[in-house]
Amino acid sequence: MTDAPGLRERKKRQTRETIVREALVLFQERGFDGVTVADIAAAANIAPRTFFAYFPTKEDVVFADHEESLAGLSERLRQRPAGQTTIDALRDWLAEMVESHDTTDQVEACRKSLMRDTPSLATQRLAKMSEFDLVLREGIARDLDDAVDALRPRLVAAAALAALMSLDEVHEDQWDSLAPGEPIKVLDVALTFLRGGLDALQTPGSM
Amino acid sequence: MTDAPGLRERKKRQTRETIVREALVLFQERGFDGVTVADIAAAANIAPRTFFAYFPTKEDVVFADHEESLAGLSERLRQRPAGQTTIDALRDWLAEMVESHDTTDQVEACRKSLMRDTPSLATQRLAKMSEFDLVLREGIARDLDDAVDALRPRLVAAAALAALMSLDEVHEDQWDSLAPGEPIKVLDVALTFLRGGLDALQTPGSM
DNA sequence: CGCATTTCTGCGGTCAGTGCAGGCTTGCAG
DNA sequence: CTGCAAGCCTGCACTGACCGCAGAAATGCG
Repeated sequence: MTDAPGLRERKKRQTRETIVREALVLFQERGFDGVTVADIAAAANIAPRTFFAYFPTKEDVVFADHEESLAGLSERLRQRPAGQTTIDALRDWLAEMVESHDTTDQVEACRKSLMRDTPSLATQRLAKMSEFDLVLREGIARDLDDAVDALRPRLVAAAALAALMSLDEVHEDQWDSLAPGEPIKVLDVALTFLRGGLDALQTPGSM
Repeated sequence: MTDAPGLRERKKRQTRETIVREALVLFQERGFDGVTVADIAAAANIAPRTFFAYFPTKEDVVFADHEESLAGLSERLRQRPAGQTTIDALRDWLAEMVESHDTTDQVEACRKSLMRDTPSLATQRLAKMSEFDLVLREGIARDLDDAVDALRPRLVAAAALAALMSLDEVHEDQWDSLAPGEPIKVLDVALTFLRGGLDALQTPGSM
């Protein structure tokens, strides 16, 4: 697929990673607002102006992996087996995410602590999440044979996303003590909720 | 209750309203990004510096009524009749909102059009909505006798909020052609969904 | 090696947002 | 109606994010 990365692209990717790494270190030391773009640039050995060739805003550094993550889910939804629901595909995807949750762990924890005391980051997170919402809604709408703007896809996607965010907000301390399959159970509870809700909608008469 | 507003407060409220009015006019003319705080200040006959005594950010002008609106819902939830659910209280509150939906109509339409082509405003909206989410979750958690962080309140609040936002995003054209009780029906569908979902959770064994 | 393409960098500029200090208005007490 | 205290408005100076542009530098390729 991505054969022969080429020197140029390799360097670019490396620079990007350096920016993220150095930035997160600085953020943890002095807080998000205590670090300027100039500081990050200095730490990553690039010109301040160059920073903006890699990230549109300072906030985006914190969510550097979001685009890739979203693309991954999107791909997964597009290429899902014939009989599989969007929600089921989401479940599989999440399971994989949880599996490979070792190296990201530090970054994840850092992200969380930053969001706790930096409102603009919490807001940014919501914006990123809403992109997941859209992707999910599109899939769900197809599943239910509804319009993307319709109420049912909105309800289902919102609840699914709430489960995702719930997982995201589990306190770090708790993470380690969770059983291997535990995180998925959260989604499964949400799944049950969704199915129950949809059933109720298809069976009118309960008020 | 609020007897004797006092000259000072009256003036302040008036200034605030002037800022909002003039700002929205300018935004519609030249777009959100085409208007500077200095422009707004000039139009409202205040010093640029003074603008920030009224609104923390330029974005907040667009959501000037949010705080009041949130406080209204919050109050409503706190003072709801003994047997009433949080969701039911939300329903009542929404019904009232829809009733008095005449003067706000223009502002609402303006807000929507601005959010359509200004990403930062759409993001800001999400942030504001998340405050509603929190208030709802708190109420729902009490209803269900769950923790605020628990999954069920999250699921229910998220779905309720999705219904709210769905209402919010109905195209303007459609608004006028809606039957009087129509908007509430959206919430009622969501309500049915919620109840179905909760029932499913309380009756384990499906899936 | 030499050329085309892409990337990096510095410069200058715009604008949001903030702390501070001084001037003006309002509320209130005498 | 007068003076004083509290709160509001304003200008100033400043920080820092972000952008357009044009030239320098690196890279890919023939």
